[in-house]
Amino acid sequence: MKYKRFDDMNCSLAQTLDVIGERWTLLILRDAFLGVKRFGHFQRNLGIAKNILSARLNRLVAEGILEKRESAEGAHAEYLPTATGWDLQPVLLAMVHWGDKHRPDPRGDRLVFVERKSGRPIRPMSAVSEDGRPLSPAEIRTERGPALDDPARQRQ
Amino acid sequence: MKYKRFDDMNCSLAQTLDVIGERWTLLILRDAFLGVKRFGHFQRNLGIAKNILSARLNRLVAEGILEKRESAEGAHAEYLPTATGWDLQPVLLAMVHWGDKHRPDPRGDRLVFVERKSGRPIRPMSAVSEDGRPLSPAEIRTERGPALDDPARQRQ
DNA sequence: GTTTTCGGTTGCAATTTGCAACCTTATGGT
DNA sequence: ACCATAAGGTTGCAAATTGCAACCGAAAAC
Repeated sequence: MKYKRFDDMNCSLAQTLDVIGERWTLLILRDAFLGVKRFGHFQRNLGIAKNILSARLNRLVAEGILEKRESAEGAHAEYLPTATGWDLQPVLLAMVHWGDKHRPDPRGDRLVFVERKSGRPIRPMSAVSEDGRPLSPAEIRTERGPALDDPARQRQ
Repeated sequence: MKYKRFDDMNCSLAQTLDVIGERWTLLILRDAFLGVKRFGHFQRNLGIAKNILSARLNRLVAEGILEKRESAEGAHAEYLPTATGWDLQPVLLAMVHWGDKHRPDPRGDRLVFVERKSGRPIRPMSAVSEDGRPLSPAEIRTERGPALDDPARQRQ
């Protein structure tokens, strides 16, 4: 009896959760986005056990989210986000924004994301219409896509 | 020895993960967004064990993400997303988009999100500049916010 | 009046997590 | 050369979580 896998659910959310839903994975990815590259730095930053960190890094490499390579000096390995990994940035931004809003620190935001060129803060994450207007949850409708039209798999 | 909590990390991502990072939680929330309200419907939709579902629903209610109330007929309880819960929609949308892109179904997207008014698909989730331009990960810089200026807590 | 459904709770086994100890390969100091 | 230390892990074991199945009380169906 293994833990139930999510990736056979024919649901994009379940696919994603299957890859990044394990404990610690997103915190590791956050540090990678902030420039942390080495095993020991992840470990001390996060206070994670080494065997767990090892397992998570290997999984992230296997899933194509981090790339493992020898450092310039050749002494140690480095873990760097791939393009696929960077595509998860919106997930992290959305979670950080929720945490800032609903579980705030009294002293203010903990991390601020700014546009590199202008130095000005980005907008809070939100759905955006085709022509660029922010959309509230109530303005969005969910439809079944082509991959769900198999009646044998209908939900509800 | 309990599992290590994330919420003492002074990090908004950790705060959010502490609330919605447990197994099954986001899948339950997805179903709630799609209109599932009742215990048994969540259970059959997801194939989740009833004790786990019970624990997750109670936690989501305690955290203010779902609201539990008696149904109109009074017979059974209903779980409905609160405003705080709906604020997590961008997290789910971002994860669904990543799954669609990187773990696709050969037949196409599984769920499509459209603007209710126009019926047209929304943009993929992405960071957006102050004046509404989509920003790639490379165009974003992360700065320490006011809540991190305590030197005793510096990272790296 | 008996059965079925709903919404759970309880008990137990399998799996995952966390901690500490250990290991191997550099590197540093003397 | 010799010993100590650090980096980057792996291994073993105890504790926590998850999953499954059985059970339970109340209400609805038959």
